[in-house]
Amino acid sequence: MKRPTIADIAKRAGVSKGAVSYALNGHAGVSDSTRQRILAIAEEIGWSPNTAARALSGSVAYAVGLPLCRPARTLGSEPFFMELVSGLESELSTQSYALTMQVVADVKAEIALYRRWWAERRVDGVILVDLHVDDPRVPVVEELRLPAVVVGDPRGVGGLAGVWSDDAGALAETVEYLVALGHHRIARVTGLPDLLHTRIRDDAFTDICRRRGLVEATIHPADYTGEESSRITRRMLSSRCRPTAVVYDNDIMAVAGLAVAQEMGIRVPTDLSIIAWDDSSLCQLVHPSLTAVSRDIARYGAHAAQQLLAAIAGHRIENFQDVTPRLTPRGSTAPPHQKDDS
Amino acid sequence: MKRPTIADIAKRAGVSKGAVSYALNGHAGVSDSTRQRILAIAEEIGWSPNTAARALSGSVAYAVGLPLCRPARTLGSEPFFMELVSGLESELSTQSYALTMQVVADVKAEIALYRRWWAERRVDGVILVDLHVDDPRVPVVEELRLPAVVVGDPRGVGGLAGVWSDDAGALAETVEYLVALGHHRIARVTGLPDLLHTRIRDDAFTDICRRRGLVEATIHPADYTGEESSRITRRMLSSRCRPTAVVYDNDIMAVAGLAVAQEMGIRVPTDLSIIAWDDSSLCQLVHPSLTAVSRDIARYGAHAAQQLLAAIAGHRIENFQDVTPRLTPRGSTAPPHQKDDS
DNA sequence: CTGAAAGCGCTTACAG
DNA sequence: CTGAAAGCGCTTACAG
Repeated sequence: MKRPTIADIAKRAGVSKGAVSYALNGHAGVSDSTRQRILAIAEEIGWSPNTAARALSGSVAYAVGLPLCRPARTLGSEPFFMELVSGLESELSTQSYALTMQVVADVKAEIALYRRWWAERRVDGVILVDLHVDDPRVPVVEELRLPAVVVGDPRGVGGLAGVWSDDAGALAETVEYLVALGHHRIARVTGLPDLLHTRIRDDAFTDICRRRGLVEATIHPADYTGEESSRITRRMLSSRCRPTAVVYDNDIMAVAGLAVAQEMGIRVPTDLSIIAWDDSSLCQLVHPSLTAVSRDIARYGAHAAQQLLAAIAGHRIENFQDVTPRLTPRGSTAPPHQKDDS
Repeated sequence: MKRPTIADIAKRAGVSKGAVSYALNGHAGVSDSTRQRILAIAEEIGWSPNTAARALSGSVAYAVGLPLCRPARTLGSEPFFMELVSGLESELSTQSYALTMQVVADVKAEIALYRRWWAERRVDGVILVDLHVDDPRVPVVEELRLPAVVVGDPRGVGGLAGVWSDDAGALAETVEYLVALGHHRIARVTGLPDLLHTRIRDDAFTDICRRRGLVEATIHPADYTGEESSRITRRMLSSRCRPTAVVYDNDIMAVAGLAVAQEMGIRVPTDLSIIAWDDSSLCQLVHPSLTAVSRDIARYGAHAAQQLLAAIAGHRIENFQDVTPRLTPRGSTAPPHQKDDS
């Protein structure tokens, strides 16, 4: 039951272990015929590299780390992470890199995790998500000189490289669309306010609303959960001068908002238009189906992995802009029923 | 920038590397005072073990593997995996075990992955999910003598240990509840028919329906997606003698079914009762909120991790039955509006 | 182009 | 209770 090692191959082939290593790794130093013979033997006896030995001598872990800084329930209901993971994985597996995930309680624990991973040589690089404004993780990762890619906007990534998309542009397009439909009273229900991308979308929203003269536009900070969205939507729709369109920062909140509207007898889209950010299959399951800002998260993941592998290989990497999220109109948006009197 | 090793500690403490190793691992072989001194020095110079070195000499990888055998979109929309991952992680991290995930295309690829992981000594054990009837993965993992825990029913786990819950009992309870409400025409829309737990729930459904004399009960094979559920539900609700209650095998399908009913002008719960299996936050977001069969998936994960760590430590492990999923009645179930004429 | 050897940082029998 | 040494399976200068 003992696994074959390069020593076994060397013995069989009648060469040194070094030669086997060179042959197996495609390095110069062995003749073509020897290389072929070695490869054939390795294949035949079912050899595969012992990762630990490789890691110990080559100081490469062949693994990449992704900390998960959210509670179990949120992780489960947010399609984001799993789609990101699939995308990361699709690239990493082509190079036999493993993806190591670990749940952490907060940013402090996440920082400790980076230090530990680095100290243990557990990972060759890391993926950072959910960047905060002035995120303390960035300087730590830089200081450790740990190869890293941020899935997020270049603003705030410091010296690290970000894989990002133009959220601001997508949000502007969304508001323009609502304006074109005739909406003036537009509300935005946000994700966690501390997150950098929330800030960026807030700014974009404020900016476009000012440019279009939408003086009644409002921003409502929330936290991605359906509960909070329900609460906020209920209050919003109960107000004297309720919005005719709401843009939610994820699909869960949009679905919750839709449910509140239905519960209050407010017709969607006749009385209220709803738009979701992130277009999981959920958006097409509810009735009416939700107009959504779509993006290919798995693809972000794939790009992030490519960048990270390049960084690990010693290349300098730059920010990478992925395609801009695009608006996918469905049944939840329409011109407002009553003319705005603003 | 070089990381401290046990050799550094040994030099500082004036002892051998062996002594340091014993002290650090809590083994006998060093005096208490020496141990304290060594621990203090390790702490002071910020030592942490090099995982690769540990793995190479101790032949322990300090990692556990979880293959993901579903496409990206499904992974994203199914809360199951992420909740399972959080649960696994919560236990693994207490023992500094990492969780390694890899996406695979099919069962064949998954089997190859087990062989590779084992050959590379990448993981010390694995978690199997989504067991099929006569699952070919089981004999392979057994043959490799790879410590493993199946998240699933003991039937079909062969010599492996399963962490499971009484799905059959939960399903029977669900049907009994519907019968008590006065339903006779009950339909079940299933997950993938090849999965073992689908089969088990099917059998339980058939059994309880026969015992209760529900001759018009029907089973409709589906695949967990909203699309398929919509199609099936639409056909079902268009039939002459449509069911008055439908039990779906996950929450996504239940939400899709609800949307179809609404689109067809069929009132829920007045004209149709709907029950979801698995109770993610989704069930409380839609209107009406969905009656659901709830279970704590993160907890399954935690238990599975505990079992697996025990197996890795060399203990014999047995099947572990977790709490039975429980019915959580909400707004989507009620007595049928019209008396059944059956 | 090839071989012999040192070394990566640990663990663990084996002597004292 | 403690120390010196071998070994885990690779990679990589360094000589030939």
